[in-house]
Amino acid sequence: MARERREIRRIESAAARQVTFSKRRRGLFKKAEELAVLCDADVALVVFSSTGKLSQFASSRHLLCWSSMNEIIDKYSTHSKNLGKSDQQPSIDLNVEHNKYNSLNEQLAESSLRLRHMRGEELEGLSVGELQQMEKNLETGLQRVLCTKDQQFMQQISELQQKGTLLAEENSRLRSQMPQVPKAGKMTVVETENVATEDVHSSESVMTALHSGSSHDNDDGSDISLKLA
Amino acid sequence: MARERREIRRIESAAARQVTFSKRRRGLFKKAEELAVLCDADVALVVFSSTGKLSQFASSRHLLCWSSMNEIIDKYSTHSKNLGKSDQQPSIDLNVEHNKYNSLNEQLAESSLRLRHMRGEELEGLSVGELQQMEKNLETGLQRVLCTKDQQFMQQISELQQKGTLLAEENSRLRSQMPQVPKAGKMTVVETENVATEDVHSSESVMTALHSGSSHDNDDGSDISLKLA
DNA sequence: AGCTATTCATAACT
DNA sequence: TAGTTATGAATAGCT
Repeated sequence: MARERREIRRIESAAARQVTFSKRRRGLFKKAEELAVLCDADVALVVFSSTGKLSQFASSRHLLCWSSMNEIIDKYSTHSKNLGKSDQQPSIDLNVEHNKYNSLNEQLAESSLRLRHMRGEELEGLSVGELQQMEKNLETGLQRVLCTKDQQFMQQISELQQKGTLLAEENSRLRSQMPQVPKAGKMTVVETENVATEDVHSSESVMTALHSGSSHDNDDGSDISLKLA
Repeated sequence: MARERREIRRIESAAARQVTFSKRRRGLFKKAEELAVLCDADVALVVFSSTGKLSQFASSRHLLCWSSMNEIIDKYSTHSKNLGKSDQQPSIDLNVEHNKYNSLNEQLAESSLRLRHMRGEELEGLSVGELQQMEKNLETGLQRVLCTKDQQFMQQISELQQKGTLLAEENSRLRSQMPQVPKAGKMTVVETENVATEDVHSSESVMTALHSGSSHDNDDGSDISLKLA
């Protein structure tokens, strides 16, 4: 709806999310009120921001929002109850809980079925259209997973490069303080510096180079490591 | 917001009100969902039309709307209570139910989180190892879905070919009983027979050929069709 | 229900 | 945080 279309996905930046939240919440409330007025409808709207802050709207015949809100919620509760059972009332609250419980069971069953479908199980009953949708979802998911994995790899490599640079500097300093170090020591320093400055083509090369170029892996207080299991 | 601006006042015509209600309600729900997704907010929306019909929306980490709705309303009630009244005393039975409910809720939360992960969402906190596992699962799932889809395609094609053969035979029989049929009829038979015997390269060609080769689509009792939507 | 001419909401900018 | 604007969406009045 603006300079560019925005995909409807969680906004990662907290700041941008907050800005969008304010703007869209205002728009949503406006639309809710317009619907209520134009169509003479009862509308109740409750919004909790991601930071837990509450906003609410209720179409009000009354003067106070919360009064209408409670009224509409009561109406909603009554409506929900009437759908499930006959008008006994041993404990209305218990019935509500029971409905919730059964519904949760159904949701859990559905959710795990979907998961199994995503894992390629129990596909027999699905239509071609459903299969095509699944294919699309799986491809999207796979792409996103690959993308995230690459980012993490690159971040870890970057951290390792930084660590390598620090170690190389420390190594250099130590060597300058110990004039009796034999000539073989120079090779390791050169290798380490290469890793820290040249472009990286595979994580294995970084790990190998770092490992051979440093004897301080465990005593420098750093907790950076590659866990690939 | 269209051909002409409409003043925000109650629409007098019941018919027009109903139409506008349907259109705007859809828009409002869409906006509500977008706000929930984009800004990671909890949104609950209850609408009663002027005829008393209920519609509802609740942003759902879960799969069914009304559970989230109750959850958000509970949250709202709690929020309200903290401002005004002291806590009511729930019965012990309610507490027992509540525990079950919470347990199921946790399972459901976990299940739907996994589902979102499979869809490539909320991957930020995952380790490289977890991402690699997901990648493997997604690739496996995708392969299985593709395999199942191909099987279904082939089955449908096979059924269509069988049907085509039967229709060609019937066509042949009918033609032999009607010596006055002009020569143009021969083409359709030839086309149909080709479909039934040669390798198939696209489903469209099958459908087109069958359709042009048969005038019995609706009176042979078969319910085979390609649904690709 | 579907179709446009319009108005409205808002994403990316300051 | 608030204001501006180019652009995508929603929708009022029709059919």
